[in-house]
Amino acid sequence: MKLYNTLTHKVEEITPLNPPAVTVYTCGPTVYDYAHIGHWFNYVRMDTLIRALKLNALEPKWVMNITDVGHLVSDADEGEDKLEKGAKREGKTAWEVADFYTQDFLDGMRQLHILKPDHIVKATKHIPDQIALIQRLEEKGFTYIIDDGVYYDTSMFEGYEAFARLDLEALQAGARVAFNKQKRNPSDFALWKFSPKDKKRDMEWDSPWGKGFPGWHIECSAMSMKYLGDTLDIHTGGIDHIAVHHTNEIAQSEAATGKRFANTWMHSNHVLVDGEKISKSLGNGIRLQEILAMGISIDAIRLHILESHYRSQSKFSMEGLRISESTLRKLQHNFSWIYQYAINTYSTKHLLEGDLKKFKKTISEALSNDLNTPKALSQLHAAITMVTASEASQHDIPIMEDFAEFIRETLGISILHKFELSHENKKLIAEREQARTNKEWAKSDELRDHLAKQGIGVRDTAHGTIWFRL
RNA sequence: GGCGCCUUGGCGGAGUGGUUACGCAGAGGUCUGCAAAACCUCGUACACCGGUUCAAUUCCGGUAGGCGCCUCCA
Repeated sequence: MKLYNTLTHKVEEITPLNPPAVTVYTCGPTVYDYAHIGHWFNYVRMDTLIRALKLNALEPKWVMNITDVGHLVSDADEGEDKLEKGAKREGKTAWEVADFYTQDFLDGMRQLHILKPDHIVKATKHIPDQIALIQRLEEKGFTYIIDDGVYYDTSMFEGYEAFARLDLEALQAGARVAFNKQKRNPSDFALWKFSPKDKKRDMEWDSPWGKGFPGWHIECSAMSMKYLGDTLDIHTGGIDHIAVHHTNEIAQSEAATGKRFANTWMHSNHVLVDGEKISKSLGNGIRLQEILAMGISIDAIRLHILESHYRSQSKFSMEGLRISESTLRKLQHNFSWIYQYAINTYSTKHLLEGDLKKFKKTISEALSNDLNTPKALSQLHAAITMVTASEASQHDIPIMEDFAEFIRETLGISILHKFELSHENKKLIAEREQARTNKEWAKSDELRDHLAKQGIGVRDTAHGTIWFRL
C-alpha cells in the first residue's frame, strides 16, 4: 500500500508501527455550519483510504475529531470562536449550534456510506486531555502567557517551518493581518484562550491558567495521542491545513513527547467550483441534501468523487455530477442485465472466474498505489464491458456476486441490483412475449413502457427476453 | 510579496522516456419488427520556447496562464 507523504513529498510504502494495525487520524469538521460538497469530497476520499488499507489486509484504527469549540475565525488567534459566532447568528447557544451541525455531518457520513470511524471524538469532551497536554508543554518551557491566553513559542521548536517548508520571515513580511504585538513570534499560536473578563461564554472551562477554552490546534494532538498513541501511522486532512494547523500539531505533539507525531501525512486537495475554491465567503458550497433533492443518487456522488484523484484540484459542477449519474446507471444496468441474463442461461462453461479475478487484482493495485481511483474506475469499466460482452451463464452467478461485493467494499458503490420479480410483472413480461410472437408490436411496446415505469427493463436477445432492474 | 501546485483531445480525467488510459458527448456500422441495450470502428490530445536523448506529452531550464496557502476554509 503506497501513499503520497506530505512529509517527504514522495509516494511511499505504508509501514505501520504495529501491523496489521494501522492508526489513522482524520481532521474532521468544525461544526458551525452545514457541510458542503467540498467537505464530502474530503471524507469520501478518507473513506477510500480506509477501504484501501483493509484491502491490503491491514486493520485500520480510525479516529476522527469533531471541532465543537475553539476554532477561531482566524488562525492568527484573533477574532471570535466560530461556534460562538454561529450561535450569535442563529440565536442559539454554542452548544446547540454544535449539536445541530454535528448531527448534520454524521447524517451525511451515513448517507454517503462512509465507513464509521472507530472513534468520533469531540473537542468539548476532551478538555482535561487538552489541559494536561498544555501542562506538559508548560513544564518543558514551550509556553508563555500573555493577556488573552497561553501561547506556544514556535521558536522553541526546532524545524517548526520544515513540514510546510515555510519561510517565516517572508510570511511575516507579506502577511495581510496584523499580528498580536504581545506574541514573541508571529507564528506562535494559542493553546488556551482566556474568556473575556466582562462576559460569560457559552463554552468555557476552568484551567490552571484561568477560565477559558482550548485553542484549535491542541485538540487534535491531545485526542489523537489519547486514542492512537504518541506516533500515528497516518494523519489526514485538507490541504489547507498543512501550513498552520498541521504544522502546529507537529510542534505541540513532538515537543511534548519527543517522538515523531505522524509517519505519513495525507492531504486531500480542494474542489473547485467555477474555477474557484469552495468557501463561505464565496457562498459556492452546495450541500448534500441539495444535491440529493436534484435526483442525484448517493452512488453517483461517490462515483463522481472517485473520478478524480485526491491530490488533484478537482472540478465540481452539477453537469459533471449528472454525467456521473448516467455513467453509474449504465454500469448498474449492464451488470444487472448480464446477471439476469446469466441466471436464464445454461452452459457448462465457466467463463468469468479468471477474468474477474484479474480485474479485482488490477483494481486493488490501482487503489493501493496512492489511491488511484480514476484508474480503478477505468478497470471497473473494462470489467463490466468484458462481462456484458461475454456469454455468462448460471455458473458465473457466484463469481458475479462476488465481484459486485468486492466493488461495494472497495469503492462503496453498488453495481448489482438484485430483486425478485412480482407475479404481476412476470405476467406482464409473458404477455409481452406473447404479443411479440403474435407480432402485436403496439401492444408489446406498451407493455415495455409499462414495465419501465416500474423499474423493469427488458432486452430481447437470442435467448429470449431478459428482464433486469433499471 | 513569500511558498507550493497545476496546464492532457468537445467536456471530465489517469498515465508513461518509444506501445489503446478510461468515462461522457459525437460520427459510422452490426444486431433488432421497432426501440433500447450491447458489440465493432473512428477523432492522429498532451500550453509555449529552448535543452538533454537514438527517441519527450513524460526529464531539465525558461515563458505565459491558472489555482491554492500565508484571512475565512476540507
